[in-house]
Amino acid sequence: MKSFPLKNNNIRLVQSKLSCEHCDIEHLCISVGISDKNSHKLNQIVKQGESYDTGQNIYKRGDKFKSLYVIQKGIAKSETSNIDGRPQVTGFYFPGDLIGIDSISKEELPCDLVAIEKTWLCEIPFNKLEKLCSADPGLQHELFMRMGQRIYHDEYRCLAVRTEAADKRILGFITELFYKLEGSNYISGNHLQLPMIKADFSSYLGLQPETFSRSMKSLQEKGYLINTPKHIEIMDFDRIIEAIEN
Amino acid sequence: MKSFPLKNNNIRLVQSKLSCEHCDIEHLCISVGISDKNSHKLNQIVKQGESYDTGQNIYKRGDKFKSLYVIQKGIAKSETSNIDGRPQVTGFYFPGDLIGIDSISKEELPCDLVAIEKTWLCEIPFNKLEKLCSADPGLQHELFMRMGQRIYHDEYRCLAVRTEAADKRILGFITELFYKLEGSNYISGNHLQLPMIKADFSSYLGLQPETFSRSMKSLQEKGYLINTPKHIEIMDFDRIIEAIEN
DNA sequence: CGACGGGTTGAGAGGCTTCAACGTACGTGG
DNA sequence: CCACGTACGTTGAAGCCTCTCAACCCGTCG
Repeated sequence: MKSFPLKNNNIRLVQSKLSCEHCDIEHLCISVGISDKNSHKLNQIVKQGESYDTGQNIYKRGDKFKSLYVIQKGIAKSETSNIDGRPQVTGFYFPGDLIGIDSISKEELPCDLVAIEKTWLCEIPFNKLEKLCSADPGLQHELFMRMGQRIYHDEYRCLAVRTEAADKRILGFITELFYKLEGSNYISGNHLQLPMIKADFSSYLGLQPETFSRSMKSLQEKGYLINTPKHIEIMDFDRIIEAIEN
Repeated sequence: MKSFPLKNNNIRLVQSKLSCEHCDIEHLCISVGISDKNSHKLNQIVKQGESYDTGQNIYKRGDKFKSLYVIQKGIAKSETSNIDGRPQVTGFYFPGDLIGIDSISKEELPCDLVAIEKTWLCEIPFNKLEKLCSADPGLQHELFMRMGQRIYHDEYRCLAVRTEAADKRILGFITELFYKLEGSNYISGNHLQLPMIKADFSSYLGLQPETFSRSMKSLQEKGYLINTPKHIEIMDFDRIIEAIEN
């Protein structure tokens, strides 16, 4: 947990139905790489500002893969099931995150995507995006970077999940959330408003809800944080970083 | 373990220092996507047939990221260490596999790459590859597909490692090896010659060598396979698939 | 109020890890 | 050719962490 590959800054509110040129998360979106002259072309192929309510499926496993998505506002989770058929959260997506790059080599989407609060997102048809990438080296570069970050992040997480104990996984993910949500209204000072329910939080870390609950209690007793139903307050970041690394 | 995203076929021996147009693993390489007229351009930017002995480092963590690699012949592993500093195998690479895509968003390489037998590989400078991708939609598409496959594969593996018991992880990975090495001289019938030592095999699956050893013994007693120091013989594929899924 | 979903707590079981010792294969050097 | 060292793998015993199952709590909402 030494680095946080997907660090985001200054996530702000957005109005829906904005063009790419005027979108508030512009600096987080894949459009950061694009040349000015191609920016309007991206705008043409993107379907902006579709909104989904809490709990609503954005897509379901088995649906045909056609598009990538970028979250403008809101938060989503991806969910699949393990071999036994029990549901497992495989990822969380925040404003600016690129969704669907795990699926671009597949005919059918391998997981469900669910809005965990009111969420707006842009849909980018992948075949059109590929064509635009061919015409715009900056956009192509941005996409390669995003995919590279994701691969690194996934492998890093895989390593953590298979080698670190529950406490370290939890502290590591909380720290990652603080980085990712820095500047958003989920964070104020050392105070994090949890966007997901704790069952999803624990599932993502490969833990049972009971184990998660007990670990949080233990972390609170050790003075690392204060755990309330919908918030986490960090008592001492330095001690947490130290605990993760030792 | 229902699907094996990186299934390879017909891995054959290659002579080193072959041009891309005549390389024996051509059908496994990223060059499958490229147009005929650009094939020689790829050949120009690729440094072919560098060879490494067993145990030799191809690169080390901390080295500057510059290139992707494709294995022509041989097998390599990537290795890093977890937070405690204990070494962990993060991946195995076989002929045709694209190495380094986890690092393209990073200045420094995050892991070591080690040849686990005499290995030949091609080096592809990434900045030149990006330029060629801009000029060749087929090559760009192939790279997107490869990266997408990798993301899917990593997430799938992450899910398996965090939710499946040792036996299932082992059976799943053995099955994956049979698919990946199909047609190579590592496989004859139900007989797999293990390319990696068992310590690396178990590390990759997030298991201790002792746990791995005991699981293999148990799997042998149950009649799934026969475990010898350097080989694994499968007794009944159908029963194994069934065991993985139940 | 009662139902429901989410979260917590307790007890017990089980799987994996840890540590230590032992086996075995292989290569090197005498 | 054998002795020895080293690396890899196996076995045993003990402990711990996480899971499982069950019960209970609590806030929300119809």
